[in-house]
Amino acid sequence: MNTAGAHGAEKRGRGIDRREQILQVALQLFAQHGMAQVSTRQIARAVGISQPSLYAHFASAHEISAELCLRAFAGLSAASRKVLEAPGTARDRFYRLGRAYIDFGLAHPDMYRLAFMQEPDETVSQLVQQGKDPVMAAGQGAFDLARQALAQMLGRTEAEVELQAQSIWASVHGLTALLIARPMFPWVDRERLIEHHLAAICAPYETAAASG
Amino acid sequence: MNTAGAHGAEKRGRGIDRREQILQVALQLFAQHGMAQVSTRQIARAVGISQPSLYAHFASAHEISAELCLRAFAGLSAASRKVLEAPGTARDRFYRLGRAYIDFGLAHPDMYRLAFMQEPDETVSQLVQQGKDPVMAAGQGAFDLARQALAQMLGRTEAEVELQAQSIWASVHGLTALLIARPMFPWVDRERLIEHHLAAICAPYETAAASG
DNA sequence: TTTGCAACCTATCATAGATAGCCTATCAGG
DNA sequence: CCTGATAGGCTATCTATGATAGGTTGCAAA
Repeated sequence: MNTAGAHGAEKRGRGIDRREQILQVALQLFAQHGMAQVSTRQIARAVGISQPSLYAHFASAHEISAELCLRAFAGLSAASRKVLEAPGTARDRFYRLGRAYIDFGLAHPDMYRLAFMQEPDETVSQLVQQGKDPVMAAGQGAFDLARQALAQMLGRTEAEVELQAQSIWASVHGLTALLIARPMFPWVDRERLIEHHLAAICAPYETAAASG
Repeated sequence: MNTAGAHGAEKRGRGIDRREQILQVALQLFAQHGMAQVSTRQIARAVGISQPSLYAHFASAHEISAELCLRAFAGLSAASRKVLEAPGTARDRFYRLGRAYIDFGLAHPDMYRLAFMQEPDETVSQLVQQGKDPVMAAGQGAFDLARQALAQMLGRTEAEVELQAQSIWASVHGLTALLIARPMFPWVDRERLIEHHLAAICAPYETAAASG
């Protein structure tokens, strides 16, 4: 399973990557009950160690979530790059990028929430300002990819691209966030809504090359 | 100030509307330190009573936030109605409605967060399903107003209106929510961003009457 | 006066994340 | 084969949270 430090010994946790095990267990518990409902004691019990022992592997409860969040967003980045390198018109690639973004948010609601919906003060405080928080880095990275894609598609001045990129990001985020935060709202068919939303966002760029 | 039970006596809190006083104090503390950072003990201390005494006036800590949220959204509804009744083209009224919505969110970030960004499970659970939660009612009410405005502007089939209303709401929410959740992000000039965002949303409807 | 009750109190609970200090199995060096 | 260092773990405990239990006070109406 793990290629790291498996030297054969197993007693007392040696040989198994405890940190990795904790992350896996936490991920499963988060998916099952929702991140906010899972306590460090639950995680520790599921792992089979005491609650304070978690702090030998992580500096804080938040660090566990942050690490998982970072990994999840790495997956989004990989998927995004694949989309951007795939064949198709610039508009289609951009459309699929938006689609991948929304799908990611809906597939990892807790991670998306942590990255873009929670106030940084709740989770970290100094780290954010220092730019050292992995969650922030993950979120920023995801946006940067989208901005690059838009820049390629438009080829306009930097300032204009930044403005439009932020506006488009807001629109895509809006649907993702609302579907996550208000799943019980009487939404129209989700698939139709997403398709319409992305189409509306892409609409101004259907003939972008000609109009600009 | 209050028309309720002010009989003249003041000792032991009689004569002053404690519930109202708690709400005012809580509102100020929320504005000062952020809702998540304010505890029931802080509120009680600021009011001058013990922490358990709060429960004589509110069933839970959430009820305090919910009441304040309800009042804030009542303000949004009033402002929205004013916009809708004001003169101007349908497009302009719709634009100003979006503007009022965003401005409201930025002016009352905690209330907006409570209504649209927090997961209902965190705050209430059964209440939501029963439709009795004032926060949910407030949020729903705000959206309903916008939907009506769009219906007036478009005059299309109900299903189409619902689809477009939800998509537009998502876009407007997206910018509001991101500006609230990530104030430190390197945004372009906020005013320019909001104007551009609303313009982009309204763009398809500039010649709506002709194209439909 | 006496009764009733609303408002308030202190004491306490359960749970959260987090820290302190001790114990022990393993491993490296003599 | 012993010995010391240490990584990993433990129990006990701390502070803070929202919330409950049950007693006390003082006004007001009967």
